[in-house]
Amino acid sequence: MSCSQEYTPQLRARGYRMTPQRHAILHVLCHSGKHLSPSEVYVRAQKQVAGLTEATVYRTLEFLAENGLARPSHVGNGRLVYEIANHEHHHIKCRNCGDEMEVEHNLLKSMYQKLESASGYQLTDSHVTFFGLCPDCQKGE
Amino acid sequence: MSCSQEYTPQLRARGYRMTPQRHAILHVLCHSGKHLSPSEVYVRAQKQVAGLTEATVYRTLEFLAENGLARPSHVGNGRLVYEIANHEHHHIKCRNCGDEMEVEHNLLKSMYQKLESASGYQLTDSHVTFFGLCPDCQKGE
DNA sequence: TTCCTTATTGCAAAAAGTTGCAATAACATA
DNA sequence: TATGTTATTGCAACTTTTTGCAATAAGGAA
Ligand SMILES: [Mn+2]
Ligand SMILES: [Mn+2]
Ligand SMILES: [Zn+2]
Ligand SMILES: [Zn+2]
Repeated sequence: MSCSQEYTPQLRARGYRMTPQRHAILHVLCHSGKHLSPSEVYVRAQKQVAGLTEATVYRTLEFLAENGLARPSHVGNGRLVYEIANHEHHHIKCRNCGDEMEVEHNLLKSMYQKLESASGYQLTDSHVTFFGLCPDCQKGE
Repeated sequence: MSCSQEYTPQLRARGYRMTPQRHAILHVLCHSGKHLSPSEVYVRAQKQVAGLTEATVYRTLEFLAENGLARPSHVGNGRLVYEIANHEHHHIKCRNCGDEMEVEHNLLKSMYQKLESASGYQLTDSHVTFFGLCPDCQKGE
């Protein structure tokens, strides 16, 4: 409740509105430390907002991502998951066992700068998932 | 035809089979320099293999990706696209106008090594899309 | 408080992607 | 070349995600 309240002025400032649906979805994201699929968000948010629709959840998650309040992530199965945007990080995931670890953005910072100067682009997103083999699964290879 | 023929032994060696469907889909990927969506692949491959199913296209693209013959890519709309795996590269895409450019893997190589030593993971995939603002769209900001 | 504008939602239909299963056909073996 | 094994396909049902549109309600202004 409080967690999502702080986002209201951010939305207002951009001409958007705070709604019970957005409150509930932000609340769910805030209080889950991990990536959630749209249907996971739906199930949890539904308990706070009767009549909530899955279509609204999909649209809201996309909306929050566009406005920098949530981060989308491709975790490898082709489906999007989301999390609250509170700290910059990336992920490394094992192709074999699915094990996953976080990587500080700091580690990629110099590469981001190199990319920017080489391309002229100004990079905005920083939530990438890299794939590989974890230490354990390398042994089995 | 010839392009896809060369993949036959690779598949055989792993206990898989070359089929008209896989031929056609590999042919389509080989002769299109760009990322294709499953349905784009379907439309083109269908002309060579009557009766080809969309389900088969989805399964085949995933199969080719798992075996390193094709590269899947998340281009930002949440949908997967594919291309033939012939050279290592990445992409930078503009969040505003959609403009996209290729980036040599070389530019990220040292970062990949840093990631590997920091995490203990052995990175396998190298086909990442970074997002930002292109030079033109930065001016409009 | 009341009114007005329009951003947002729910609904329902459509599109995209996945899956179980029986029939088919690739290809190794003899 | 004929045979047997089983990887692969098509089909159809199902799940997930997207979209158009009319009804609703957030919140600025009076
Ligand atoms: Mn994350
Ligand atoms: Mn590519
Ligand atoms: Zn592993
Ligand atoms: Zn641009």
